[in-house]
This record gives sequence, C-alpha cells and structure tokens, in this order.
Amino acid sequence: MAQVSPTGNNRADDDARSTRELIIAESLRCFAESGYDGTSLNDIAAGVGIRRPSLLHHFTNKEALYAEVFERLLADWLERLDVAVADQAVGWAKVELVLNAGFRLFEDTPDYVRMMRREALDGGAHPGIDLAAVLRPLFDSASAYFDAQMEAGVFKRHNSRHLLITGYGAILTYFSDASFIDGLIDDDALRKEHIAEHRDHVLSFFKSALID
Amino acid sequence: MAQVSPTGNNRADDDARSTRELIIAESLRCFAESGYDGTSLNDIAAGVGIRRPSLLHHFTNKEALYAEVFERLLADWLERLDVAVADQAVGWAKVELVLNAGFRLFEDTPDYVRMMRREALDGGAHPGIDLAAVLRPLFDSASAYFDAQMEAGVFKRHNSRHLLITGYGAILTYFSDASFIDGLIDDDALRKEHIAEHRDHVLSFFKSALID
DNA sequence: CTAGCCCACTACCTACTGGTAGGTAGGCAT
DNA sequence: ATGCCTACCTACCAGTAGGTAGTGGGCTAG
Repeated sequence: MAQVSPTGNNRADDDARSTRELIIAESLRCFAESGYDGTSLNDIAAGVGIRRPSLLHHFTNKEALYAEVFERLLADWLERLDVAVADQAVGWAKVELVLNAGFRLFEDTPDYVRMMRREALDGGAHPGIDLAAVLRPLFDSASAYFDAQMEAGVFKRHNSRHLLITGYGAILTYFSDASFIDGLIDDDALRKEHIAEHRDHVLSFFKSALID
Repeated sequence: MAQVSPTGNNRADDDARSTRELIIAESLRCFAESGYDGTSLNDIAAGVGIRRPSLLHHFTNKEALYAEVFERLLADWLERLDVAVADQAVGWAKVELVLNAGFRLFEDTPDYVRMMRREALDGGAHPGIDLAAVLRPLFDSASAYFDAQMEAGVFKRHNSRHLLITGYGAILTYFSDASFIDGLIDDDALRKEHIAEHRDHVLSFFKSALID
C-alpha cells in the first residue's frame, strides 16, 4: 500500500515545491521576455540554478511547463477579476471598479501581461491552450452588462463587444508594449506615476465616451 | 576597369529582384506568423522554393534579412501615414482621416501589424531597430496637434500623449490579436464587415470622448 | 543499519540551427 | 572561345535544441 501524502515532511516536500515554484517563476520571466521559441530549457534551468535534465524531472516537457505556467496565471487573473466583477456596484462605478482592478492586476504582474499578449498574438500555436474560450464567459457577461446599461440610458450607445475589445487593447497594450512606450515618453512607462497617469486617462476618456 | 551596372539586362536583373522580393514577402509572412525565433531560414527558403544557402546569397544573415523586411514595411507605413497627416483638414475631420488611413493600412497589411507588435513586445531585442525613435516625430506632432485643439476648445481636455497611446492600443490590438478575437466574436475578425464594424465603433467612441 | 525514495547530476542521443565552402549551369560582353 | 558574373546547388561545420538513460548522494521509514 502506498502511503499517500505523508502529512508532515518538512524539507523534502518544501524543497520540491519550492523548486517547482522557482521553475514556474523563472519560466514566466523567460516566456514573457523572450517568448516560447526564444526561451530554451537551459535558460530556465540556469535561472533556477539547476541543469536541464533536473528541470525535466519536474515537468514532462517544455510544452507541459508552458501550459502549467499559463494556466496558473490565467487562474490567478480570473480569480482577481471575478472578485471585482462580483461587486454589486452599478453604472459607471462598476466599470471604474473593474478597470481599476485590471490596472492593479497588470501593474502587479507585467510578465503575465506580456505572456498573455504573446499568446494572443500566436493565436493557438500552443496546443491545449484556448485563451478565447476561457475568457469568453467574462466577455459575454460584460457585453451583456453594457448592453443593459445602454438600453437603460445609463451609458451612451456603443457597440458593446467592440467597446470591450477597444478597452482590452487600450489597457493591455500599455503594459505589453511598455518598453516601446518608454521610447515615446522618454521615461520608464512602468513607473508608478506613469501607470497612474495612464489609468487616470483611460478612466476619464472612457467616462466621457460613455456618460452624458 | 569594372563595367559598372550594364544598363539593360532583362531576365538576369528581373529574376534577381523577383527572388529578393519573394524572399522578403515570405519572410514577412513567417516573421509575422511565428516571430523571429520561431522562424528558421529553412522555413523561409522552403516557402520561396530555394535552399537556405541560396537565400543567404541574397542576404548576409538572418538579422540583416529581418532588418530589411522591417525597414521596408516601416517605410511603407510612414509614407502612407504621412499622406494622411499632411492633409489640411482640421478638428475632428483630421482625426477621422488619420484613423481611417490607419485602418485601411492595417487592413491591407495584417502581417505587418503582427510583426510590428512583436517588435514592440520584444522591445529592442533586435539590434539596429528602434521603433520608438522612428515613430517619435509622428507621436510628438500628433500630441501637439491634440494639445492645440484642446487648448482651442475644439476637443474636450485629455492627456494627449496617453490619448495617443490609448488609440494606438485600441486599433493595433484588433489586428494583431485578430485570431484571439475570432474566438470572442465567433467569426473571422479580419472579415471586411467586422473590420468596418470596429472602425465605426472606434470612430464614434473617440468622437464622443473628444467632442461636445 | 538498511531499503527505498527523491532529486539533481553527468553523459549521451537525434534533430535542427545559422552559416560557410566549394562547385556548377547559364547568360552576357569582349 | 574566353572569362566573368549571378544564382543556385550539395555537403559540411560547430553549436544548440529538446529529451533520455543511468548514477549517486541525502533523506526518511522501518
């Protein structure tokens, strides 16, 4: 009989999980920075401080590693957004709440944003990952929310689906293309104050397009 | 004495240029689809119908090929945008003109958009290419234009630089992430009618944020 | 102490990368 | 005919990719 999960190993399990976590964290960095093809397992292993075969002891292959990193972060993302979406605020207040949550989320995890952008750009090149399918429910419910608010006269009339796509592009791009934007504004676009500036702009811009 | 450039070879030069053009066209396709690291010279050569060494007869190395493709398309892009920007229209009419030109441009060259997005995402990973430096003059003059119009009361007040970044994100994203958006709207996002839909939305959205 | 597991290691494999060397077929000018 | 040039080829290089096999140390359980 296998003794399933002995309750209290300390170092063994801790180290194991810690190594796994280290690998995932380093993979995120690398995949965000250089993309799937631009990242070698050697790069990741070196970042963790182990050799490639040791890395492959924790993950069956590169694709599985990528999938796990992606799924992990997608789960984090949805969890945090769900909290904001679940709030009972209505009208503009709710939009502001969700936009703020999005900004905070992206500010906290810029690597995730770049990885997500690469995934959207590659468009299903990585089997087993269907970004659109995961986000679709959120997209549909948000679209329905806008339609209802517009119908009720709370918001000005717009195409709700394209409105969401516009918002997605406006916010995500600032973080995913930050290093490009650096060159436009002559400073680090990811500095807190610049992020706040962009957030304030997006909020006021969307507000003046939606309200009154 | 070397006979410099005999004036009128027909087939030799034509074939040569045609092969070069074929390589550039195929490179664009591949780089847009799979990125720099995801594209091998063999892929490109195979697409053209020649072998890798023959390809390297036309371009000194992979980086030089990438640079030429990128510079070529950047030049095309700036040329077309300059025409729109040079128009003497003022106020919202000018914004509408430039946005329409941008949409037409992106619609005509979706591969270019994806390549450009990848470049912005990689942020200077490819030496000798400085996207921000090239676009900076356009960015600054556009920013000045908005500031002047807002000062004159033609447009509502917004942060002009962040307004431009928002617009850049809103439009580019639709094309660069088209395959992801496919999954959200359950159809090919690059179909003419959907592009028109998004263009109409962006125009009306920006208009209601800027005017009145 | 011993048995066994976990984890990381070295050593190796095949496939493919970007790039080079050297050769050949054909066009064109002298 | 000769000689040069362009455009392509095959064959090869060193380096690196992802992945596998087998080894050994350190820990824990019995």
